[in-house]
Amino acid sequence: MHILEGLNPGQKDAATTEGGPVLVVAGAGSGKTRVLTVRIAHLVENLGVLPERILAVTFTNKAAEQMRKRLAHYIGRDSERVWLGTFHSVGLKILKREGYLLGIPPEPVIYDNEDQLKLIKECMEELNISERVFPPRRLLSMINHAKNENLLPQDYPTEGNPIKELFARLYALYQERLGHMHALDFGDLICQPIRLLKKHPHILKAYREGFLHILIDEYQDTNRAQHILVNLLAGRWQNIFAVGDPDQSIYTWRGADIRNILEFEKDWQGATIIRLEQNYRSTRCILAAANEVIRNNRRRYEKNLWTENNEGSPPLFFECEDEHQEAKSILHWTERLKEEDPSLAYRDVAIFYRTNAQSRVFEEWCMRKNIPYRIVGGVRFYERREIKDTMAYLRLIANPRDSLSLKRIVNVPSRGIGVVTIKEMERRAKKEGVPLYDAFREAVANGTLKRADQTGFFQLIEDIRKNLESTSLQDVALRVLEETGYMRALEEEGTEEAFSRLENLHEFISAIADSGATSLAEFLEGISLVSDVDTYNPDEDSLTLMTIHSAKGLEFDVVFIAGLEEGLFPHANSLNDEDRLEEERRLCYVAMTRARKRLFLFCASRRRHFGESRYAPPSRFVQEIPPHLLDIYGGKECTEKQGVASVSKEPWHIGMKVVHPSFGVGIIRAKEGMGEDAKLTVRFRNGEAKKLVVKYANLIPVQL
DNA sequence: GAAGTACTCATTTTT
DNA sequence: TGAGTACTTC
Repeated sequence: MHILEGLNPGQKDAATTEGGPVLVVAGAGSGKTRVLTVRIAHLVENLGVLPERILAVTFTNKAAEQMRKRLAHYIGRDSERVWLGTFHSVGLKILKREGYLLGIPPEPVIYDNEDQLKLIKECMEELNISERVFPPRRLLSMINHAKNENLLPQDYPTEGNPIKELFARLYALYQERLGHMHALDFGDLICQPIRLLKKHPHILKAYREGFLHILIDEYQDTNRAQHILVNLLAGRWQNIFAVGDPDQSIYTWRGADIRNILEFEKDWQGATIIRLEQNYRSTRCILAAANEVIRNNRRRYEKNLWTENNEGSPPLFFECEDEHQEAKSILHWTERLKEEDPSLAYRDVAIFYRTNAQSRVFEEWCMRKNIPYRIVGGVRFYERREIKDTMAYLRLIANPRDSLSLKRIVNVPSRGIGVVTIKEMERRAKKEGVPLYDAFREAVANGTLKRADQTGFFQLIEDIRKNLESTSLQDVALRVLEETGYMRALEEEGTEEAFSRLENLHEFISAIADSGATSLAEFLEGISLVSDVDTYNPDEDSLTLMTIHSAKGLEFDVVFIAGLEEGLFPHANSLNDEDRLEEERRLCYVAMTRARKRLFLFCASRRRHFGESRYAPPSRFVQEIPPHLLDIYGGKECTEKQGVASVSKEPWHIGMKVVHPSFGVGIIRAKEGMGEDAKLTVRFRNGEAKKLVVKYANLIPVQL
């Protein structure tokens, strides 16, 4: 039973409970990933369950990868046989095996949001829907929402509402066009397997019988469709094991349905509920502060996370003048902490923010101060224009029906095929009922297109396709980039930006080599399911900048949360909606509980928004932390050089360190009055708080 | 057909 | 603020 060694009783219980549905409500840092891994190992090793009869679903590819690694530690090569992945990758795997029953090709293209949006715009044009009246982005989110709810066009309830009817028509056209292009979007990776299983009972039976145990991580962030899929698959054996924390549900905007976890007992009669409430990650102070914040949520499973860890020091709160000072101050503190504790590395420190736009200032200051940093999220590598262009070439080569990709690059670099030509070809394609690519080839064949650069493009694509089997993936990409003149065009541009694009292309080509993929289709599929967090490498020694959403599941010794202002965090769009506000609070809770040793909270009184200055008071979340759990720092002097002048008139601030001749070192906790007459409440090292009048107390400020 | 300019508009979070 | 679009000009 060495597998179970070192687990606490609750964890052991969770890892070994047999027979029927189990819900583990696992607080932040309570070791849920460990429990999940150990449970699988226990099933295989101690109970003799065949690894391929276990399905384990995680939230990111990274988590899946990590789990597989840890699993290998316990059960060796058997770990490779476990069905382990994200919902999307599992869905795709099922579709690749059985999708032919729905007319889905064995190697579909996966469209991301940008592709989806383009397709939607095309459909809108065809249906004469004005982009003014219906913003395409809204329709995109409506389609995604529908799929999150497992509503395909044929099931979409229009309720006689003309707007909904119009949407349903658009949705149907969108879906039809996806089919023509042999493409699937993310939502399809869940919805189509459901459709498949419902339509073909013998397939459903095979999977249900097959999966003896189903384990799901981050259950609080599953959506309705995923919930339906799980219920279908777990229907036979009812061995569903879900792990989650309702307090960390931060994806309801993306369709995550918190009811999935809150109503688990209703869904699965006789479910065992296990709570893991001991936190192994954070200091007592940090945990207490986080608990204080989250307890302000009304809709919640009562739970109290505790720890045996050290008390640590309370979170520090800084109010800065603006976002630049915020960034400088955070970097300054990072350096200070590193000096204090030389074992602390950049990789142990993270800066979290609510919106990606906030990252720019941090990036700027990291560069100026020569601090190594990495930004997770934002404009992802695979979403850069040059990468997407190259991908479009590769996709077209793999799948000539992908008209969207064709249109993306047919004139990149420019080769005299503009909108007019494309429109004409589309007309012909539609008339003949063939893919756009075929219409183009026909035009080349019959001489409608005869300019050398125009025909050359199609000859090149054809030639590469013909030799695909005998060419390495890298060489395919290289040929495309060289022979289309794509790289040359960038070289000729000669700007800094073009240079960086070239660099990215080189990086992309080595990524192809490193991918280990054996076919173009395999490579493309791999890329379309990776997120940025997946490529996050914790060994690299640099400061991590990321949104709180990306930080889920990670932990750092030192965490800075920036931008804690009303209107930014909580975000303005949530201020008038209790449910959304609670989600913001959960987000804050997630952020705070990422910290192991030190937590810093920052806000800026003034912040440039879109070119305009905006003033906002500190976030309500900061105020929800009681004073004894928060060190408030009068922020203006938080960088040594800047700002000193602005505060020199008033030397005493809350949060400031002082020395008293008889009581020693203390921190100012409260202040009444100004200057010499100010009455300060100072908490000293021994824990005692004293009220002192500046004039008589002989206090000495401690320089930072 | 391409390039350049003026204009608008939105910006939460992403598998 | 800057990205993306619509319109104008060559």
